[in-house]
Amino acid sequence: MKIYNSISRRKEEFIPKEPGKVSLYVCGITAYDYCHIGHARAAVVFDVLVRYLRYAGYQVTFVRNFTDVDDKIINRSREEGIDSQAVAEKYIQAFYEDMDRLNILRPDHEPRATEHILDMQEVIQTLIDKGYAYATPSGDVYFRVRSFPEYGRLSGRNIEELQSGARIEPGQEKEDPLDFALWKKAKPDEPAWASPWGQGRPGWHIECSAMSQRFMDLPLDIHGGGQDLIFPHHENERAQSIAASGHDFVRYWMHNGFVQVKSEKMSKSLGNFVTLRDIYPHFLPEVLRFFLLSHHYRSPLDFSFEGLQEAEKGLKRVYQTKKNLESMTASPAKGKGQNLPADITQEIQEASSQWQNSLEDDLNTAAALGSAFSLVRLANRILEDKQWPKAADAGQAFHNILTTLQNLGQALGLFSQNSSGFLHDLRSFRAARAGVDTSQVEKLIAERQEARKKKDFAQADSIRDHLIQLGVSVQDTPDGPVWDLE
RNA sequence: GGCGGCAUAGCCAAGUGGUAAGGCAGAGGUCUGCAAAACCUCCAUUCUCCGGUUCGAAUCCGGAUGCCGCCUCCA
Repeated sequence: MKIYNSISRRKEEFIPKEPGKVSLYVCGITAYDYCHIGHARAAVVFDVLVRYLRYAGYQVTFVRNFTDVDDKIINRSREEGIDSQAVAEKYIQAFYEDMDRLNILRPDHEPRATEHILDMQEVIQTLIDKGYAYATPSGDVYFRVRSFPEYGRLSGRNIEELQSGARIEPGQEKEDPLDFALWKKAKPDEPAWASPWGQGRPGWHIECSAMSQRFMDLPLDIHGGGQDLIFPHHENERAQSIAASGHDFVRYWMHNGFVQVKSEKMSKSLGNFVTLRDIYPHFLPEVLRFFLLSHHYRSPLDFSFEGLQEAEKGLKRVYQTKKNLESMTASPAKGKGQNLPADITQEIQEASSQWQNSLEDDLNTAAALGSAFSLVRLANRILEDKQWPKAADAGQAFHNILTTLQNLGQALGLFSQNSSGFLHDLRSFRAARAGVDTSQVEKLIAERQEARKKKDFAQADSIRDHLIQLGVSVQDTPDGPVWDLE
């Protein structure tokens, strides 16, 4: 497998430290608000990475943290009038609800910062002992950036450039403006822990350094997160971990691109962020997942509801075909000795292996979805033909296509729901979005059936026109009328 | 200002040296009493522009233009 490594700025062959095993650490959320689509993208990208690595036979240890002590959480606790642990707990639970619906697998370990204060203090003490950090008289501890010669390598910056932008805030006792906090002395009414340097709380960067090495041996095979984390968070993590451990920290750095709205970054200050809870009432979570995976993970992704609607149509098509294939394989036709045309069989073969090549190439999920549609098209070509469904090897072809869709879907976390159930849910969502009253539709359809029984086609057609005006189309099938949104 | 990324059909999007995947929309068709749905077929001689390297470039190099990100908390 090839992975784009942020630190070398190119695709590299992925070779884990230990054959067959992968250690993966991804920066999780700071639990102070509901998740937006950007969080969803990061979660989905690394979820697919884990799923695919496991599919490919690796034994993956996946750790993702929760930051549950932080300025933003403290501010939120004042706003909401509850203590900061309660704030964190509330948004961690919300995170689970939102991410479970997106079919995100739970990591193997999900440490919370407050559970590892002692681990952090241990790393900080080591850094002090080795001369990479210092405590100030008032009880802060800072990392001495200039003591770490490689500082800036991950983010492609040099110390002199950074120097020009850095400032010492009033009241800080840094030796150098570049130095960053490992431990912050307690302020009144803030959560605080006892430490060798007095009451205080950890800085943000140290928690990932402490928790990653608590659960996995250094160097980690893969460390992931959003692109904005490269500087300063990952740069600082790297400096801390290498300085403290004496080992390399991470072999492959992976960073996902941003979700944007109208080509601008989604952010609180621009007021253009969209939470998962804004989307879920209108679109099925799997539609969002499909939308996110239809773009390469490193590219910026422009979010729009129009884009979601397109994704919905594509996903519907896959499920529709899957459903048809399932009913076909449930009661297979007897083969009549004749085989499918060789080119069809060959195309199925090709598409069946192609998706894996795509994911092997730096997790190209968009290309993998292309393979899924190739299979869909092939399946439909056979299904719609007069003779082919009866071919001797048709059953085998259907089976191959379904199995591939299943495997590909397993790696992407898609297409795994019951087809009929999905299509039914989808129709309900689309009806709600169009403001269509489902019970009224059912009633009109019943009336129309009544009219048709009486051969009153004029009346039946008039009801159908009415339904069309509501945005509903009716199909008359051998099993009775079936409706859907226009 | 410093560093980095991106520019592919009406829209979305893959493609890192060998002659443009896929999706949506659109057009034709199959099916159908008529419809609808579903399905099939078609749909970029060309990849922002200008140079260069090469037998060959969307892909590599140089330049221009435009958009975006990071440099402060951020997935």
